[in-house]
Amino acid sequence: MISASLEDYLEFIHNTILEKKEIKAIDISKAFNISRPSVSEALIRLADMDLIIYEGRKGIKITKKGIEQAKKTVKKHQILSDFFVEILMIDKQTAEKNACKIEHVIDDEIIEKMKKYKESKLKNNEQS
Amino acid sequence: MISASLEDYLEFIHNTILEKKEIKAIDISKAFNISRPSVSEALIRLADMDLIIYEGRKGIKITKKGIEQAKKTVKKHQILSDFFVEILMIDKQTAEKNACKIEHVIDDEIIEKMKKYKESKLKNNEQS
DNA sequence: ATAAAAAGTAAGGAGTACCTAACAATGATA
DNA sequence: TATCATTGTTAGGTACTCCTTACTTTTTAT
Repeated sequence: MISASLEDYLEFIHNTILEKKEIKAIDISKAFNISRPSVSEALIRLADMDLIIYEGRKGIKITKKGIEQAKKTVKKHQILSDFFVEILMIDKQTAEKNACKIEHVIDDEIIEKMKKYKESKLKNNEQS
Repeated sequence: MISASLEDYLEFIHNTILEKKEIKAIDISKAFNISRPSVSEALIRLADMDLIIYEGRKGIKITKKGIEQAKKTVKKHQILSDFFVEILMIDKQTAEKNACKIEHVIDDEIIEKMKKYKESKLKNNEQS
């Protein structure tokens, strides 16, 4: 199993590549406020797990497997955050912060139920 | 901050004392499937944090501070599990398993909203 | 072109949470 | 009472995730 930290980094790598086409180790260092050596280490671990291809200064590429993994996390994050905001009326910031932590431990089953619950709730509101 | 593991052990200590009046290190070892030395170590850390009083074979006592802490966790656990079962229709076992993990990372604010949401939902069902 | 800044790596350290093997103390029992 | 099982501790080890300090490599700017 991938750890919460590594999952966070992978998620960030994925999102950043989508947004800006590329990412460097230093970006992760800045985003998470961790030292450059810690990033190096984390990237080596992600590469060991075949989630990224890391060739030092030559750049960071995300593998197919890494994209799958990252997408799963992003989806969980999104559904959690939306559920908190739209159903529980939590403020956006708190919702995001908590989604970031819960996404690493919650089962897919609950995520799916949250999604369906939200969808049916919104449908009901349209009708009224 | 207390770690998820220590919080689990403290929760178990609290629940067991309520149920059976006393608890021994070996009970924790069996309950969580961790070695006796690991339990020793964890109990020393909990004692360092003034959450328990640990005097080896003389027994484990939970402090006032420890009870507060444990109660908070138990409450979070209960509300999460109930919310999953009653609102999201998750099966009891999955609900419990996930509550065990999420209770360590979720903010009080969301727990309170979950509780209120569930209460108002149940009230509405009574009326209909 | 060279000096300085930026980015990355290597080496070594710390804390947490586990482990096993071996030992000590306590308790039960034959 | 002597022995054996149970419980707990000590010592030493692993893996993870972070750190700092001190390098090297690359890029940038003068």
